[in-house]
Parts: sequence; C-alpha cells; structure tokens
Amino acid sequence: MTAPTRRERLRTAAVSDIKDGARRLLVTGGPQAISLRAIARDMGMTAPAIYRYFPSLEALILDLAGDLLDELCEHLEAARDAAGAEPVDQLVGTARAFRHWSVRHPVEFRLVFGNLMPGVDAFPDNCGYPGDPGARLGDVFITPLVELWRRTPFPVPLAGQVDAGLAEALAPLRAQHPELPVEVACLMLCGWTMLYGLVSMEVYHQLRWAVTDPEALFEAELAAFLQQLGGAGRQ
Amino acid sequence: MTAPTRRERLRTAAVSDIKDGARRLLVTGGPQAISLRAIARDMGMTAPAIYRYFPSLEALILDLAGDLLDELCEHLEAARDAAGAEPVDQLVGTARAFRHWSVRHPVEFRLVFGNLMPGVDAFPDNCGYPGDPGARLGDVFITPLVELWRRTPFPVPLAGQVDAGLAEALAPLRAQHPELPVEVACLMLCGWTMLYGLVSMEVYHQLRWAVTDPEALFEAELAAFLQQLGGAGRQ
DNA sequence: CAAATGAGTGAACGCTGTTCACTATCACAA
DNA sequence: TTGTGATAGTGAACAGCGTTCACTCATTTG
Repeated sequence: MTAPTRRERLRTAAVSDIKDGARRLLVTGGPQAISLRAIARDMGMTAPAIYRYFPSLEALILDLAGDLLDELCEHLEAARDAAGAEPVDQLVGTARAFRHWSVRHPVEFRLVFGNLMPGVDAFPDNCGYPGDPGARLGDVFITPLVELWRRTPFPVPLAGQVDAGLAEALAPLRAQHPELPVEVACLMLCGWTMLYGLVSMEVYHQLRWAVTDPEALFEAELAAFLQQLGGAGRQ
Repeated sequence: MTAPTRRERLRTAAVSDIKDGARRLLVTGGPQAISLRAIARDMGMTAPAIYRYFPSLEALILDLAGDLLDELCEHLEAARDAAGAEPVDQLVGTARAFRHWSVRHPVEFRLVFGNLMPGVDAFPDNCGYPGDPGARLGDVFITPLVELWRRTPFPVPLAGQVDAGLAEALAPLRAQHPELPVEVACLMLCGWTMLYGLVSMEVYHQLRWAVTDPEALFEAELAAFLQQLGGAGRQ
C-alpha cells in the first residue's frame, strides 16, 4: 500500500467534487436536474472534462446512487447498534431509522429506489448482485431477526402452511442464511415489504388521501408486525 | 347534448393519436423516451403542432398517466366483479389483478406510481385530491373489505390498542368511510401497503436477491393477510 | 532533457422543449 | 356567396442537453 501520488489525490478530489455538485443539483432540482453542463459550470469547468472521470452521465448518477445507498446503510447500522442488545429493539430502531432517512431525503430515496436508470435492472438472471438496494438493506434487517429467532423462537403465523414452491422461491435468501426457517424468512420479507411500501408511499405523497400523519400509521404497522413476531412469546 | 362538430371530432382524434404515440414510445423506450418531436415524427407532423392540444410535454405525460390509471382501475374492477359474491374472493381477485397488470405493464406502472413528474405532488395540503393514484386504488379495495366487515366482523389484531393519535391520523380515510372502525381501516392500509410494496419491488426487480419466483411470495403474503382477516371466523 | 501521460478546452453534431411569426384551411355570419 | 374570425399546422429560431473529437498545456516518468 503505497502513498497516493499527487495526481491521484487531485483525481479523487475532483471525483468527489463532481459528485458533490451532482448531489447539490439533485437535492435542489430533483434527479432530472443533474446535468453534466450544470455540474461543470458550478465547478468552473467545461462539460467534456467530466468525461475524464466518468464515462457517461448515467454512470455518474449510478455512482452517486451507490454512495447514497452506502450512506443509508451506515445510518441504519448506526441506529441498530445504538438500539441496545435486544434484537427486537434493534429491529425497531432500524425500521425507524429507515423511515427517518427516507422522509428527510426524499429525492435521494427516489434516486436509489425509484429505478430511474433503465439500465440498472439489466442484470440478466443475476440474483443477488451486490449493488442491489434490496439486498444490502435486507441484510441489515436480517441480522437482528436471525438473532431474535435464535434466542426465542416465536410462533410463526404460517407455520406448516408453506408449500414446496415457496421454499424453492426463497432459495436465494435462504442460501445466504441457511439458519432461517422458510416461515421466518417469509415473515421477514413481509416486514420488509410493509416497511418499503409504507415509506415509499409516504415519500411519494401517496398516502395523503388516507392519512394526515404517516408516522402514526408507521408506528401502528410496526406494532402490528412486532405482535406477529412475538405475540405469544413476549409482550 | 348536441352532436360533436366535425372540428371536435378531428380534435379528439388527434388527441388520442398523440397519446397513442406517447404510449408507444413509453412501452418501447421507457418514460424518458417520450418526446414531443418523436410523437410528431410518428404522426407525420411537426412538434409545435402538439402545443395546439397540450400545453407542455409534462401535461401530456400527466394526462397519459391518468389514462393508464383509469385502465388499471377498470382492470381491477372487472376482476373484482368477476370474483363472485364473497368479499374475500373479491379481495383476492382484485389483489391478484393488481399484481397481474403491474407485472405485465412495468413501464406504465412506473409512470403512474413512480412519481416521475416533480410537479405532481405540488398539491399543498390537498388531501384526497381526485387524481391521486392511491386514493382511487384504495377505494377499489375498500368496498369488499367494508362488505366483509359488515357481514362477519372478524377479530382485529390491534383491537383496543389504537391510540387517539392514530384515529386522528386516519381522519381522511374515515371521513370517506365512516362505517370502518379504526382498527379495520388500519388493517386495510396494512394490506394495501404490503400489496403496493411487494408489487413495486417486483416491478423494479428489487426482490431478485431474495426470491426467484415473486408470485409465490405474493401468494404467501396474501394468504398471511387473509389469515389476519378471518383467521378465527372463517377458514 | 525528452517522451509520454493526463487534464482541460472549444468547437461541433444531433437531440430536446418551447416560442413566434406566418400560412392555409375550415366554420359561420352578413 | 362572400367575407371574417377561429383554428391547425409549418418552419425558423433559441437555449439547453449528452457526447465526440482535435487540440493545448502541465505534469510525470524514463
């Protein structure tokens, strides 16, 4: 590991300058407002210069989305670690942190999860590719759930009702976590589904027809899910 | 109600021609591929002519999104009406129809729910405005659920646990359906949350890290929700 | 010191939404 | 029937976009 040369230092500085400019445009004007010419203008450069650092605008935005996903994951992991030793508390803290970050960074949320780049899902049959937002976030929630299950196995709602088709369908998830029974894996995906759906509808303002305070609904759904998790075993 | 003049007929024909062209571009190249010039080119016209029918490209896309939402609602209502007289069957049929349409029309789904137009949510404090996708779709699901509750009130998971804050937060929904108890309204939103979250993750290919066959997971979550609905009362 | 590498520029191409002046056509009233 | 006003459509133009290319300049390297 040699020290970075002067050129390399300048280069990484320029790269982060470009991404900072892109993010500034993102938060002020939405994803559509990110343009190479605007970024270059803010940096006192010309647009073609950016091609020394990114092969295209789409690649730049994808890179920025990856950074934002990193930031979100760090936020979640910090919340999980700050929630104490109880796995249930960790789950609650992580879920609240996900909503917290998403509501406070709506355009970033849209960039990461909104699938703005048509080329993103162009990974044919590439299950579990590392950049997938769902994969990285799912893992943050899986750890506490696995620990909770290990400590006090709770009565699973669908126990004995899963057919072979579902077990086979969950193969990618169970390959990463063989200790998870199918029912628990399915329950975990239910929780992630509710969390993602609720937060995304709140961010996109698609709940105003029904709810004035989305946080109250969030807490209610969270409580209902926790009831499923430990309804009989714990209070 | 007078007969439309020749001018009016030509005008409505041109409007639907334009929207047909826009949709063709949408399904072939994604939302970003919709451009006034391309539409006009396909029609053998020039781009400024479209401004006789739509004030801007954004207005055209919003109009198209409204049409697609209409189409989706009609699809759902047809599935609901074809599902028989049992409210549970109607719920299942409508939910399956929602997934069916969304998976088969991914770009349309993205246009309707993906919030591509930043100006869409520029309705300040306008709860329940008529064009809201969530509102119109929520209503399709509310009718069978209300009927189910009317016939055989089922044990609600959160009975007696809702606080005043949640009841107040659900005011817009309960104003439209006063016969719904708070717990049932909350349960209904839970179901809509899961349905929307799961379908949207499947459409955006954000489930591949965990699931090979999203339909199996969909059916499992649907079964789990139905168990919540009538776990004790009915089989 | 010379050669090679890299950063940055300016011009250009083709595309976009949008505006404006202008023309041709159609509907309708005197 | 003839004139008049509304309407549809055109072509040119403007500003902005991503991207490519030839070119210059500074920096690193042999």
